[in-house]
This record gives sequence, C-alpha cells and structure tokens, in this order.
Amino acid sequence: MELSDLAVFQAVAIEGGITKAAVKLHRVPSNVTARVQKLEQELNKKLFIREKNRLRISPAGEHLLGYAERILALAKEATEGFEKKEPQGQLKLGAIEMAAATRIVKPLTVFHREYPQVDIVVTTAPTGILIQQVLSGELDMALVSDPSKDTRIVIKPAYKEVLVLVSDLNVGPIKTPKDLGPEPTLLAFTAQCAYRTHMTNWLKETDVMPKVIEVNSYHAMLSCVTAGMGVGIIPQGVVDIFPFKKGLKIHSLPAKWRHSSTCLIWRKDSVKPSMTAFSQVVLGECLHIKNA
Amino acid sequence: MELSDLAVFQAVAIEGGITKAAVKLHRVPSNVTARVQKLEQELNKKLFIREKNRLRISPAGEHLLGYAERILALAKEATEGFEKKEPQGQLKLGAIEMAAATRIVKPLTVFHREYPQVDIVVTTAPTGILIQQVLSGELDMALVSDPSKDTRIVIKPAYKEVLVLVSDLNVGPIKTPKDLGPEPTLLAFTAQCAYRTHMTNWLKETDVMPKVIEVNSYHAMLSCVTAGMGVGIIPQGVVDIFPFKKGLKIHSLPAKWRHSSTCLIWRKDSVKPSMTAFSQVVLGECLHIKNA
DNA sequence: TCATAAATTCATAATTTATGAATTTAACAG
DNA sequence: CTGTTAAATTCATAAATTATGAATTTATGA
Repeated sequence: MELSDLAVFQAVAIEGGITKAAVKLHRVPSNVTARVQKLEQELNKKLFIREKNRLRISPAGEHLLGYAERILALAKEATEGFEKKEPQGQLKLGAIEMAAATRIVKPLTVFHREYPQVDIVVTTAPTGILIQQVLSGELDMALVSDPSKDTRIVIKPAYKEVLVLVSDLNVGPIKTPKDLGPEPTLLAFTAQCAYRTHMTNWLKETDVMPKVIEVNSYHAMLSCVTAGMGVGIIPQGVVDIFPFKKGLKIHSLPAKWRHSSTCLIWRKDSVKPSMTAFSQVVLGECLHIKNA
Repeated sequence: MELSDLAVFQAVAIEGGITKAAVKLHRVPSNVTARVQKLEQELNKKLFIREKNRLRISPAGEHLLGYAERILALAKEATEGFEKKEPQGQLKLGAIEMAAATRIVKPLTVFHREYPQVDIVVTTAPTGILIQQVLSGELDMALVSDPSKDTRIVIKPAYKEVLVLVSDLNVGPIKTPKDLGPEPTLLAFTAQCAYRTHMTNWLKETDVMPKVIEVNSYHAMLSCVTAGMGVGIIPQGVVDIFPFKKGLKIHSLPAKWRHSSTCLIWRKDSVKPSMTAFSQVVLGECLHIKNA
C-alpha cells in the first residue's frame, strides 16, 4: 500500500466512480481500476460493491477511507511544513554539572514559558563528553567550559566563572600549591572535568601531586570539604548556593587560573528553530546579568 | 513520496546508517541510498548530514521523521483494523415522518448510550424515497412502511401500526367513504406516503375522489384537522403524542385498511457493525414492546 | 601501508504502473 | 426491439520506477 494508492482510492470514493476519478487524477480509467483492484487484493477486502457498472463504497472501504483522509492530510502537512520556523519537537540540551546546578535554571524557565510545545531534555556530563555528543548529534546544544575551537562547532561565551579553592575552616591561607601540604587530598569531579584540569595544572607548576577523590556531585564534594577531607576547586557561583557555606573557607586562585568561560555550543550544520530560540534566551539572559 | 519511501527513510534514521537500514529492510545498500536521495530531491531538503562516510539526521530530517512515524503507524492501523467489529464511524439512518416522531426515539437513545462513538445522522422522507436512498447507499438503514420485497434488501418488521381517520369534533361517525360527504378534503403527506396510498385506495372502492391538501408535518396536519379543514389518516401512535388530541375525533378504519407495518430495512451487501448493533437495539426494543 | 567499513555511483535487471484498444454490461431513447 | 451511450473492465504493451551487484570513493584504525 502506497500513498498514491490511497490517493487513487480516495478519489474514486469521493468522486463516486472510476471515470470521474480518472479525470480528476489525469489518468486513464483502466489504470484507476487496476490500482483499486491491486489495493483490494493486497488488503484482501472488497473496497467497493460493484452493481450495474457502478461502484458503491463498502463498509471496508469506508473504514479505509477514514484512514486515507488522515494519512494523506498528514503527508501533505509533512511535505509543506518544512518552512515552518516555529520551535517544536525535542530539544536535547547538555550541561556541565555546574551550569546545570546554577546557570541553566533561569533560561530554562524563560524558554519553557515562551515555547511550552518544545520537549526539553537536559543531561549533565563533563565538557569533553558533551562536545563529543554535540558532534555526534546526540545533543543539540550544550553549556560547556572553555571549549577548544572546532570548525564544525559554533561557540558562544555565555558566562564568566570565577574559580575558587575551598577548604574547611581549620586550614590556613593558601597562596601557592605548597600551602596545601606535602600530599594534599583533592576532591574533584571526573578527569574530563575542565575545572579539575585547571587545578591539576596549577599544582603541576610546583610538582605537587595530589591524591584525588572523585566525587561527581557538588553538594557531596562541598560536604566532604566541610568535613575536612580535603580541598576542592569550584566556581564561586556554586558556593553561593551551597546551604552550609559557613563551614567553608574560600581561597582565591592566582589570576592565571582564576577564570573560566561557560559557553553555549552547537553544530554549525544542524540548526533548528528551537535551538535558535534557546540560544537567544541564554545569550539575552546573559547580557542582562552582565549589565546588572 | 510513498509509504515505502518513508519506511526506508525511517529505517535509516532509526538504525543510524544506510548499511544497517539495508540489512533491516532486506535490501541492498545502494537501493537505500537511492531512495533517500530520491526523497531529498523530491522534498528539496537534505534529510541527513553527510560527514566522514556517516549519516546524521538533519533538522529537516527530524521534522520528517516525526511525521513518518505517525503516518506509518496510521497506515498499519488501517491495514490491521479491518477485523475490528466495534461499531464506529457514521450511521446514516432514514425514517418516515411517523417513525421519526415516535418509534425511533427510544432505540436512538439506547443506541447512543451504548455506542457514543457512532455519529448518527437521521433524515426523514417518504417510504419510496427512503428505499431508493438505501439502495443507492445514501442511507445505511431506514424505517419505512410496508416495503415491497426486493432481493437486494433485508426487511425486518419492527412495529405494527394501527391507522385511524381523524376529523374535528363536529363530524359524525365515519364508516364508509360516503360518510365523508360529496367532495371531502383530505389532509395528507406527499404522494409517496404509504399511509396516504392506503387512504386513497379505500376511497377508490366507492369512487370518492378527495381534494388533497399536502401537509408534510404531522403536527401541522393535526392542527388543520382540529380547525375543521378536513380529515386525515394517521397512525394511532402519532395521535397519542399530539398535545391537542382532545380537539380530534378518531374513527376506526375497516380491517382491510387498518394495519400497516413499520419495517427496518438495509442492503444485504453493505452491513457494518454499527448497523448490526442498531438493528439489534430496534428489534430488541420491539420485542420488549410487544411483550409488554 | 594495508585492511576494513561505510556510503555512493553506475549499468542493468526486475518489477510496477500507465496507456489505449477492445470488450462487457446496463440504462435509456426512439 | 434496436441502436446509443456510459461506465467499468480486460489485456497487451509501453513507460517508469525500483532493486541489484560490481566498482569506486573516503575515512578509520591496526
């Protein structure tokens, strides 16, 4: 069964005869007969009742006619709807843990209020993984930290993050890696995390090799820091929303390691309306924050 | 664009490649490539983004994929749903004026309560017209009076009607046509009305030729009779529901002309579930009435 | 550098669809 | 009763579409 079969069948049903349908379809009557017969044979159902050289639709025909109308209408909508620029469908977003916890909340709220018909899916992962997923099409867009240039990808800086070192209250001031002691314990995310890379690069300057405990949740990490398990590196914005921040001591990093840029990225060649709309919301939101 | 094109496209999108789709569809990869390209050319849209000998779905492809899923699901439902015996769709009923006013009300109520998904359309017309419409397929079923046999039609007697002569209160007893006076006025329906035929046949027995006023509404007719415009022939059942029946005098007809049978008819060759269900409701209802 | 994997191109085979002439069947007009 | 018209159908064949397999291209990875 093909769409053209349904169109022929529908024409016969609506026009009420092979000849009239043939005229309407600009085909020859024998062809219309043959296609109806082919359909009937395929479905093993008489679609029309033949009587006195006339056709009358049968109950099975009525059944099919209802579907034919719906199917053909959908097909028409599909072929004609390509130019629609309304955001719709699914929007697959990725974000680093930090952005998912703080930055993404406002734009998500605004976007969903503006375009409730878009189904949003947010997943979190470290920057490296997110970039791969955007490249492979698993994700439409992602908020990542300091992505390296890639000709296939559009990179729009969205938020400036200030990274800080956090420790428990008993630790003295930390200015250089040496201040962490001989074998410091670092609480950090998975190795692909850009912030962790910042931290270890800083420590490498003075050949300090930390013992790393991987904790893939900021809340868990900060709780561990509060409990004196070690130090962590983290954006200031996350500390601000941590409920027990009074138990934390915050240390500035040297200017070289202090900054990080959270960027919105997407593939150059796969842009759909919902993506344009989301980027406008994020970047607009962003300007607003910067200006405030 | 054909359903098979959409199926091929969908397989490529879901399987994530020409080769895998070809395996799934039991086709050769070159064929799958060709069909995707044909679709792309037809729609004038790139459905996939080609990169490094791999395919990734494009925004236009995602758009089409959503429709393809819906269209193919509908097509499947259409081909598989022929055996469904649930009443559904439209049920086109016809009834003579008398049945529409009285008999059909109860079964219609019961049927609609039982099968609310069926769209009922009721039209009224005289018996002769109704039979034609059932034969031509314009109507699925009809309630008509005393239909003559027809091999194409199933006839099920549903109600026994008792016909009576009605006049205003000033008229004396009517036993024979002569009692109507020299040139009586008959209030009646259109000429195709079976009851009117009964009446004129009775009058022919004694060569009385009435003057006929056509009134195609029982209420109007009875009102005219009450006003003394003439006499009418009508089923007892209609008189019973006439609000001003106190203004009417009712005269029995001789046994030969007294009876009429209201029958449910339909074409032998066009039976659908909603028709079976409706006939059961009417005929069951009927038994119930007879037994009471 | 070679082997592998995926998509594509292209010539050709297989299948499907369209056409036109001839035939069948019923309604209708004279 | 006969010829005319109108509709659907049958059938042989032409036209178009779709499927196949061999060869080619392009990127990946050992």
